[in-house]
Amino acid sequence: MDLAQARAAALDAAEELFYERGIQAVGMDEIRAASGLSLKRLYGLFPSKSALVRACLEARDTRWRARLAAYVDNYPTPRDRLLAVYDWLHQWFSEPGFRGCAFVNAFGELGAVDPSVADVARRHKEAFGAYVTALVVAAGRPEESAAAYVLLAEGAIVTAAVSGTPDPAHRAGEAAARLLAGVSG
Amino acid sequence: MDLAQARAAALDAAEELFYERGIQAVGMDEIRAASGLSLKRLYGLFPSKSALVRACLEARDTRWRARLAAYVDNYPTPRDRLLAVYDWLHQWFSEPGFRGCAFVNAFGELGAVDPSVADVARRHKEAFGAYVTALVVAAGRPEESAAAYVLLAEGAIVTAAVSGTPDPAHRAGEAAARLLAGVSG
DNA sequence: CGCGAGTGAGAACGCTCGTTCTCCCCGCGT
DNA sequence: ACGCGGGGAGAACGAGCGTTCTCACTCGCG
Repeated sequence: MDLAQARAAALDAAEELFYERGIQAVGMDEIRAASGLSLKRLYGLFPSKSALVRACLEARDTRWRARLAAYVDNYPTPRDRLLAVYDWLHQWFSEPGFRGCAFVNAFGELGAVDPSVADVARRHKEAFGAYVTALVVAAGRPEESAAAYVLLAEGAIVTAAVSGTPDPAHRAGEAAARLLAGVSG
Repeated sequence: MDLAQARAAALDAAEELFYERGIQAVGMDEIRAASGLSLKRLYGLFPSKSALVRACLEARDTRWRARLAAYVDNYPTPRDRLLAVYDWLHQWFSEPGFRGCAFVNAFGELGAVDPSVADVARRHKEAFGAYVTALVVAAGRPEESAAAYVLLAEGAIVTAAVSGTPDPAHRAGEAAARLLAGVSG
């Protein structure tokens, strides 16, 4: 098994376990078992668990945002593209094993103790915010109003995770539509 | 030192440490040192760390919601009372050591592994949601629109924590005001 | 004054974890 | 055929955890 394959196996196994059960709750030995790699190889690829965690989060960031963008790109009009974000969230929330935002979870668990984890989480949220802001501007709305759409999405993620239902995505989408239309409710 | 005093000391010390550094990152011995109690006394008050965690979260829930309600009660009109929520959030975010919602953090860290923690978090969010919903209804808005105000608040909490600035509270408050007014932006 | 119940300090225990080390085997070059 | 370097399996190590135990002490009561 070559280097890139091994790296991918390690990241896939670790990411899934970390997300499913929390980072501190899964040991390196379990990642070894799930990835099919030896402990020695694992430590050859990543010098420490902390480095592996960082790499997992970075991989997840690019994959997550690519999936969102791919979904949004199916919609032609700027308005629909912005609202499609909330549809995609609903799809995400409905996936089995959904357990909230991995970055928020990692931040809560390790942010105080490992600043590099807090950094990755902050960068992910900045990137998501910038993406939504671009959609808002493309829809002809002022950039200053973009925060509202971001906050609705973030609130939906947290609420869906804790409550265990995908419904907040629709509530957020409705609120976003009301804001876009400028109609009271 | 009597029982109630000891219980309060334990809860105060544990809550602060758990919030500041994460739950798994602080050991029982550190709680013993910070509370001034002996390990034996600590285990006499709470049968396990998990029970102490639960008790901390429950104490925090009532205190947190009481602080919010006390602030909101300074405002006379229903509209101002609803918007006061976001002012209070800004105050909270500005406190030194603010590190997001303790319940979300605990959910991310332990929710998958300790269902009782997930339950406490869910109940806290339900109670907060019910409170905001009551404010929305009192302001003469339809109950179905309440989710938007809750999601804005939840999004502000997460975003303020990860970004490290209290600003999202104002952005959420502005969006809430726009929704209330029904004016586009 | 004497005694026993309860307390505090902290050692002890059993376990788990991250990380490293040992040992063995396999495949390759000559 | 034969050594040898690298990789796999897993033992080993040191630290830290939650929890319990020991033991000396104190304080209230007869």
